Amino acid sequence: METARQNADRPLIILTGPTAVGKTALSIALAKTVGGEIISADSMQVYRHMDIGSAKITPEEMAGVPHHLIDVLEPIQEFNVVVFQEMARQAVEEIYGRGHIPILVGGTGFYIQALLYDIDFTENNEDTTLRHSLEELARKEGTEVLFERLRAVDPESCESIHANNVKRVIRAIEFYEKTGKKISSHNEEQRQNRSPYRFAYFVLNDTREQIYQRIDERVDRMMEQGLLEEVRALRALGCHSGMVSMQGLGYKQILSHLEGEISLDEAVYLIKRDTRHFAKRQLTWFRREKEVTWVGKNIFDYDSHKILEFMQDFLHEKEIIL
RNA sequence: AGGGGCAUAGUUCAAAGGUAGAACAGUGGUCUCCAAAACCAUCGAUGUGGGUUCGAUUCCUACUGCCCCUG
Repeated sequence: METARQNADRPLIILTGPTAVGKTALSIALAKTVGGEIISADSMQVYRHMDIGSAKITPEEMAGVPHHLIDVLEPIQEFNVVVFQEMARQAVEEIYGRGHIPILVGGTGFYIQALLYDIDFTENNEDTTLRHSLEELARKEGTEVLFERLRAVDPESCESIHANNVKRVIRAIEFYEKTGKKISSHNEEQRQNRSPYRFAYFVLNDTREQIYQRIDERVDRMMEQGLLEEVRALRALGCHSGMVSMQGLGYKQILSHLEGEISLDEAVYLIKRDTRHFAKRQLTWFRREKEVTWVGKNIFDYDSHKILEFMQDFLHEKEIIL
């Protein structure tokens, strides 16, 4: 179908899909067959001490395949798409240096996009004072006032951002204040980006019922494995709900329980529900991505050999691996 | 078996003799530095059969199902 745009000489394999679909297991088999190293595109597995709730791959499961961006930050540290992009780029270079192929594995579509299309986020935003004052403005005067402030400098953005979406409205205003340019036009430019990679973007998928069932089972397993204790230990280390790391599914709800706000049963129910919602949002994201290769487990009769074979054939056909 | 109560959306609850509301779930979408975040939109119901009435989902009645009490 396409091919013309994949003329870059840097091979990259992406393996993603909704949470709990089975990416991890497949990624190891894939890495072994193509001689690759794995870069995690996961906003929670970067954190140390957060193993159970983030469904982090264990050293044994890695089976000798090198992994990057796992266990590299403390839960107090901030992680965001820009940090991810920097770290991932560096890992990619290292992997090429060893003559290997980088395999990006994880469920955060936004992070994948940032690396794959080399999105430009630079505009060095060290201080967050403006951001905080805008948050306060929204709180005191209402979201409409904030929205009108955006309209004054970047009316185009008002067309695509909903007034209630305070985070984005603030980001758009901030962008204008710091760069003098409209974020709407900046985004428009970035959308034209061609990927510098010769890539395959696999999205592992399954029926909705299967995914939801696997989520429920996985959450129950996490509880058996001691998620409660894990979060209790993090709390003892000083972790609180204000941290980025503690917004992770499982952590947020258990923390709320430990604060005495909800019962344990409620917490478990909420983890399951919120994880389902998350999986749904992930799928919405991947549907929107253009150059994606869907891999339905149900289509391949849940046979991992068939799936792997399909992926290998695809990689050869597109000359991503030779 | 006898007495009583309840039947409204997938679930928990509203309301009304004349357009049956909500929350949660479900579904679709937005996304270019908080993304496991934030936000938007949307589908969907009066158990079954009679009767009263201009009109019943509401009132009456039979049936069915569930719950409670008695034995």
